[in-house]
Amino acid sequence: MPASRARLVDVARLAGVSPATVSRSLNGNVPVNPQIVARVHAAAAELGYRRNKIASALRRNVSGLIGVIVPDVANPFYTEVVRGIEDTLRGAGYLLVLCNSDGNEEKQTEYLRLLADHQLDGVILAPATASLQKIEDAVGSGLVVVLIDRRVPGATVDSVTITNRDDARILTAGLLAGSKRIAHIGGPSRTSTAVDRAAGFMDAHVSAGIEPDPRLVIETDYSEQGGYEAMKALLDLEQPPAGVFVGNNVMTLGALRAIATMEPDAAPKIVSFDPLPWWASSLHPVTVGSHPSYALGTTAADLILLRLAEPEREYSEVVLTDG
Amino acid sequence: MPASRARLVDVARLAGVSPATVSRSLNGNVPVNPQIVARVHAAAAELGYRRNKIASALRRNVSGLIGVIVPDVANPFYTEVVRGIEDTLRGAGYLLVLCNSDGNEEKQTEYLRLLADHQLDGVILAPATASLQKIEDAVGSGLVVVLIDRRVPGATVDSVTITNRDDARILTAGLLAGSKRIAHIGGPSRTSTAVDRAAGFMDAHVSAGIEPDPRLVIETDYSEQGGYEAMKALLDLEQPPAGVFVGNNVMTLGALRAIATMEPDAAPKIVSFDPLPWWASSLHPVTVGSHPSYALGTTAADLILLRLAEPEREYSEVVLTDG
DNA sequence: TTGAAAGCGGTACCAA
DNA sequence: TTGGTACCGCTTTCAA
Repeated sequence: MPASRARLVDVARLAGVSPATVSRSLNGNVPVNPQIVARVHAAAAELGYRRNKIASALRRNVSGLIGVIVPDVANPFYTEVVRGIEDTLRGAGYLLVLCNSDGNEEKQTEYLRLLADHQLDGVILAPATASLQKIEDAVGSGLVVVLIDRRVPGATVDSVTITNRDDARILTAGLLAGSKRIAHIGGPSRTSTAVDRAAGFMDAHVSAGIEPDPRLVIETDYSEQGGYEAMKALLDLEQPPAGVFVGNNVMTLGALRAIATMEPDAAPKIVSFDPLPWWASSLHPVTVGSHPSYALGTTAADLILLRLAEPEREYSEVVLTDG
Repeated sequence: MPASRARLVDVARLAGVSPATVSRSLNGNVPVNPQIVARVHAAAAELGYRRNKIASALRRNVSGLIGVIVPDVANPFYTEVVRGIEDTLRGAGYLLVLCNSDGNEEKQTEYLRLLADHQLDGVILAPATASLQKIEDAVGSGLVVVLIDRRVPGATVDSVTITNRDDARILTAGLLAGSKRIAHIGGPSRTSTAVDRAAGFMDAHVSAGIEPDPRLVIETDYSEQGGYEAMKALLDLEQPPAGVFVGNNVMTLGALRAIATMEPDAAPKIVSFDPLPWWASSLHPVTVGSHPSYALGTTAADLILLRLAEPEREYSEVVLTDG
């Protein structure tokens, strides 16, 4: 095959048909004589023809590109989100354009403009701020927008978020199904996430008709050391818990360290809220029930693909519970 | 400003000049009467005009898009690389298209094709295999290729790698400065990285005039469990090492688990090759040899921008030492 | 079902 | 310096 440049007309010439027919044969959306289709495909193969998507994009006004703007892809939460998006988009033949905003609205705005200039089909945005105006500008510039992680009140766009309280409840309920003595290692109560997750922990107990043992509920900070010490304290109880719902990933690593030398069967089951990093712990498998970051990505990607396929559909606000 | 669609001709009409003049005024690469330039800019601003980069790309054959193919962006090493690339490209006005190959050559090939179809200007590739053919196909399809992390012998492209052997030597030398009993937990010898790092470990001993104790050199796989067991074995020696050079980040996490319950002062010092994730271990501080992943990204991005600006320049093989 | 031809929105050559 | 216009490569009417 020649180095690079076979165009549609070259295929047409070789196949002895018009460019229009080649286009139709290759796209397969319009009836074409099967024999001609075969001839066109043969010619295309012979020339190593590949469609120029830029030309196609200009004509059809569909670029096949979807942008993703997150604060920082180096934050493992967003890393997972991005990975989920990428996997889904790849399956649909779309390419992902990655942008880091650093939580900076200027950068975000700049990127939204640039993405629109490139005629991206859409953008999955973890908004830097709750500014409705920015979202509307983006939509006005022709981008299909799907919001993730945070919702922006009033925006008429699709969104995917996560339920802290409900997820915590479900995770806890999973542990309660195995034992009544379930503990919670939670983050600082000045954060809404910690409060919501602790509330979910309580909800599960109420639903199950179980009175939680206050000694099993430990508030600490969102640190590795905090998780470690909390777990140690739980293990030192005369009656240690059978399972522990740990409020975030960092604390989970500390909790894992605390049980590292225990027999896996003897150690409490651990359920972690946030996703653990890719390498995960092997000795004590952790149920990473929730905070479905990967699923957040795949769901957002699914939503944007749906809307591109059907622009007039109802806007949906998906709230993910567990992964 | 109108919702979205102002085109070049609209600006031309409003400014009372030809489309060609508008293009020239906006691009500023050809002399244009300053008064006209001002009028054009005013008209463009009034209409909220933004250049359609797809149309521009078709005509100029420059897309403003650069691809990045890594095995997995969720691996913190590549996460950092990608972040470095993105920061650099953004400064140059380029957009980054992110692709995960999962170390799978099929996926890599598929992506390379897709990127060429989209007329990307170039691709920064962490090759899944050392196949020269694949690289040449990519170059043949019009992509400017910059290799990272691994080199592919014989490929006439720019590349950025890291000094495995030298870095390992330096890291080990740091430990040897404190004690003569230094161990190495290395990866499988079928990988070039493991071989190079083990060689660097030896180099440091030779330089220091120290005969390494063979029992202190353990080959395992690049896994958490492997690192854990190797460290356990080292601790069980009648004379455990004072320091350990661990060959990658995953094994380091296993090694950390093995010493988790030890007093920090009693445990061997650990030096890790790859970067550890953001939350890192707190009890046993790890010296992380500065495997400059972020710099790897920025350097690769710089190289590709240089080549796009000057296609005929000499090919460079950059080898980064530390960050 | 197939072909001719008019764009999509800029860019750049050629002439003035 | 500026304008007219062909053209980048593909898609999609419109006619045949």
